[in-house]
Amino acid sequence: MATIIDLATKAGVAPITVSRVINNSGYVREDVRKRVQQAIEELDYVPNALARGLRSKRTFTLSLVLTDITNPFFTTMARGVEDAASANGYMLLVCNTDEREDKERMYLRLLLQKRADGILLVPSRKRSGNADLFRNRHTPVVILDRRVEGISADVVRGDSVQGAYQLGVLLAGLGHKRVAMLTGPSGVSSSEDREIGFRKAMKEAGIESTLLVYNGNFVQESGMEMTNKALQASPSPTAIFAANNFIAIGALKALQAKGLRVPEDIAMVAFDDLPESMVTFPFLTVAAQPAYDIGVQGVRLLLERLESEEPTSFREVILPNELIVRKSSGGAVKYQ
Amino acid sequence: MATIIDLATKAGVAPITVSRVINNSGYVREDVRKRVQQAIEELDYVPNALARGLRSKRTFTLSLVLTDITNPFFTTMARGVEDAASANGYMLLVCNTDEREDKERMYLRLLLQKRADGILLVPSRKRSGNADLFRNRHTPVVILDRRVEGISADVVRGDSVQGAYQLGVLLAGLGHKRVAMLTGPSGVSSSEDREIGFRKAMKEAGIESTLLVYNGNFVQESGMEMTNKALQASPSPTAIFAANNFIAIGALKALQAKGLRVPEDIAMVAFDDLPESMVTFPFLTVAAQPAYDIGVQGVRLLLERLESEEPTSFREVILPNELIVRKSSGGAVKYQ
DNA sequence: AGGTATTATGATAACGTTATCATATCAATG
DNA sequence: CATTGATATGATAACGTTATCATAATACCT
Repeated sequence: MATIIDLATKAGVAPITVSRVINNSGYVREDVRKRVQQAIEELDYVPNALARGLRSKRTFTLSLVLTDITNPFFTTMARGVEDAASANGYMLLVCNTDEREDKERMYLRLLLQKRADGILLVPSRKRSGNADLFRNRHTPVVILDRRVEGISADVVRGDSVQGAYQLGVLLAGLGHKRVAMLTGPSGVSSSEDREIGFRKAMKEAGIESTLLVYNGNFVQESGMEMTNKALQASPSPTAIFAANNFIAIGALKALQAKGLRVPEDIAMVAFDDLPESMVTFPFLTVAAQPAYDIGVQGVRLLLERLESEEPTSFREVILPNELIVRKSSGGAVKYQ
Repeated sequence: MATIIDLATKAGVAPITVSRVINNSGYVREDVRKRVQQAIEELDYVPNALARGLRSKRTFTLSLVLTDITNPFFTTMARGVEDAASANGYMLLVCNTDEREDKERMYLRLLLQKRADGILLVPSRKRSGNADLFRNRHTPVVILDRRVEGISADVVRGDSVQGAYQLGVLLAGLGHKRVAMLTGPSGVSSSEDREIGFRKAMKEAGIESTLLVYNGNFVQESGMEMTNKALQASPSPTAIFAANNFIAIGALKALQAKGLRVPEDIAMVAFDDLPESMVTFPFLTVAAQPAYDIGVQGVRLLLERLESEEPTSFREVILPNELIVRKSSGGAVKYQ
């Protein structure tokens, strides 16, 4: 493969002059630039980003570490990250941790090796056991979607407390007295924040004492299990709050299996919307997070930190959710 | 940041010996290995993958160029790619082309610069205008999901002809005589193959003459538009074949807007299934592609090519689809 | 004309690692 | 004991680029 030296020979200049043409930096006379550019064409030259990165200490690569790209929320977020990165000339490395701290650690190590200019991380745990990896290193990190302890970084996330609170207020306003809350994993901030927000709404409505709480995970099976448990309670709940999209879908499946209709027999609200393009008949009342925008803002913060040499203080961007009321929350509860 | 030379100094050996310890290559005495490893720990050493790649000509990075990661089919495929890559010690660069050849070209150029060891490509067009990028270069390419002309590469894809054919046979067997086919973009092999397969089934059933064909794109809006046009035909079709998941969802929405029920008023079959975890009530009769496996097999072929030095002949892996019959295709047609 | 700033180009070294070749030690073999 | 093969370590150069410093040529000013 042709190198900058081949070009230099061909164009009759020094390698550094070729470098100037490629990078559009420094002074180059017009006719020299033409000659070099012609050499580039003729030799079908492709710059070696490894050598560039090694010398210049910039790789123009960002990396995204998330739990699972097949979760539509993260898919959309990832697309936002990729678009924003690409628009600024950066490429994107993507890694799935499956909420496992060991996988997260493995990936973060590799990313440090690759000298990615920055890392966008959806941390697997609130108390990260991997915070040490970033100490004494200058790779900036932006935390997405969740809070985390111990890592000095900018944060971009949706307002889980507020979103869950709104859903709780909605249910209370409809007259529900016995509500079941299906949570995600403890130790994950988004899950805990949703619990906090929803609980607050229940408390304000004076129905916290009858709140049924089930702890699970952000997956469908967990949603089914928690729902089946909730239905065994007596008296059984008249409404369900699911802490994310997968739990919600699991819950709906469990309800259907039992022959229960939503919202006629039991109402339902959930966190996370599904993309419009993926759903035939939008049905769930949800707190929709601005997934795409979380990704875009994350890249913005990261690049700003990369540009400015002086260490600016860390920022926390909390984006509001959108309450979308659809069929699943039903009308006012008539019987009690 | 500590380098291999710092480690060497600390451990009292030559840099190359440190390299041997890190790469677990060559001979190193046990006590020396220990000393080096201790130095690694103490200095919190992270190898520089740029320098490694520059010298060794291997980056342990693969790249995935697809049209849009927010399409669940590609999301699943991407996950398959990432898992397989990761299992073999490779990281993954991901790029979205939005079916645009110019974006595709821009990304492929960048990937060549980054010296990714291999590229997995979902080509935007059947006749690729970017084939020239790979000539005289040794970066191996695997084409996923589609056929493409001009690029010498392994191919992994689902059997679009067969899948569409099966769906056509199904509809014909149910007694439909007037069927509408909503296709994807012309010039994209998966779309064209589906048209071929479906047409074949129509022909064999002797109902090709009444087949209504609408050409569109793999997006929801296109599905809605084509459906609205199809409904204006007289007599109107009794069944619809949608060439992908987004078209299908658009079609369902258009039908719903017109107050038509599926399958009672009109039957429907489609290509691509939606992940079980994302759908509350699976309803569409589909030809489901093994998306995850397409990704895994793609990486397998790519790595095999990387391992073997001799140029082996290119392979085409065509994975079968699964016909999943659900409600939307309805029972036998009673009226005509 | 002399001095200063701007434009233009290059020489050299360095980024951090590993490929290649060379050499030294040691144990085993007949 | 000389020979061989395995074990162990290192010196040197190279991968392809750019940071840094130096120098030359030209334009601009008084």
